[in-house]
Amino acid sequence: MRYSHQRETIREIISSTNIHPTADWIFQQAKHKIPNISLGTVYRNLRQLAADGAIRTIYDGSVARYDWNIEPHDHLKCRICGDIVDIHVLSDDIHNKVQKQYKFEVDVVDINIIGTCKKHK
Amino acid sequence: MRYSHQRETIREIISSTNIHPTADWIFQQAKHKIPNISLGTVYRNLRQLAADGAIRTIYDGSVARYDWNIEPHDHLKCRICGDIVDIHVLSDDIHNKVQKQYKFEVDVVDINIIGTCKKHK
DNA sequence: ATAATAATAGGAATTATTACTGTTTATTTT
DNA sequence: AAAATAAACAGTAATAATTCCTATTATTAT
Repeated sequence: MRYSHQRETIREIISSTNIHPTADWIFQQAKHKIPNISLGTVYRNLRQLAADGAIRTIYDGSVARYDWNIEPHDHLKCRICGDIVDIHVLSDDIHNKVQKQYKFEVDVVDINIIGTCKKHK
Repeated sequence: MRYSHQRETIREIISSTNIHPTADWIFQQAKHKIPNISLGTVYRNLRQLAADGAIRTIYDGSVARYDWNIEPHDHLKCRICGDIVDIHVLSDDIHNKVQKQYKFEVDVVDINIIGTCKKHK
């Protein structure tokens, strides 16, 4: 993969936040640094970075979000404020259990927990 | 919610399969029984049935799929054949753990496991 | 420095889904 | 049983997220 200024900028934007941004949010930020960057460029690079394992794609309903954290981890999503927080709930156990019990070769265990965070009491 | 022939047909189609169909698949099937049914009708009724708790909506990447099984359960998705199979991996433990550890009011624990099923060896 | 080609901007196309509108149909009221 | 009410409908237009296309630009190997 050849170097590109656009891709490095996109990578930096993702690395700088914990909000699990959408392609469009990344596009808006990128425009501050590269005013004539195009949305297609953002999508193409997100796809490449994800294929390369540099970032992780997560699906929030029908929108894709992007995460710089490529370590195995899970997500807590608040119904009210929409915030998505990284957590870790020992999915290794699930990984092993499923692998044996269902003879299923596990690649990813994707756990999303939806509810209300402590900010709303 | 007033009775409608279209909605009953849609409900029956979903109940008759384990493939976790998309709206479009349901639409194609429904046309066999009601030739001039419209796609909008399918989507509207799927939304209503889901809101009513009669079916469950699951997100497979960026497409919505529908499941007649409304008991809490998880999904195993095969990368190769695309099949989605219902399983149950004790998400109650996770529910309780997260509720205490993060003071997060849990509604749903959504577990999706992606890999290769035993058909492909 | 030049040639080869990966990446880009800008816009058109595609896909999944929702919204709109005039008509039909199930239910309620007379 | 007929008339009135409003939910649901078919057909179509609109929207949102994402991918594709093409002529141009930028990076890298020679």
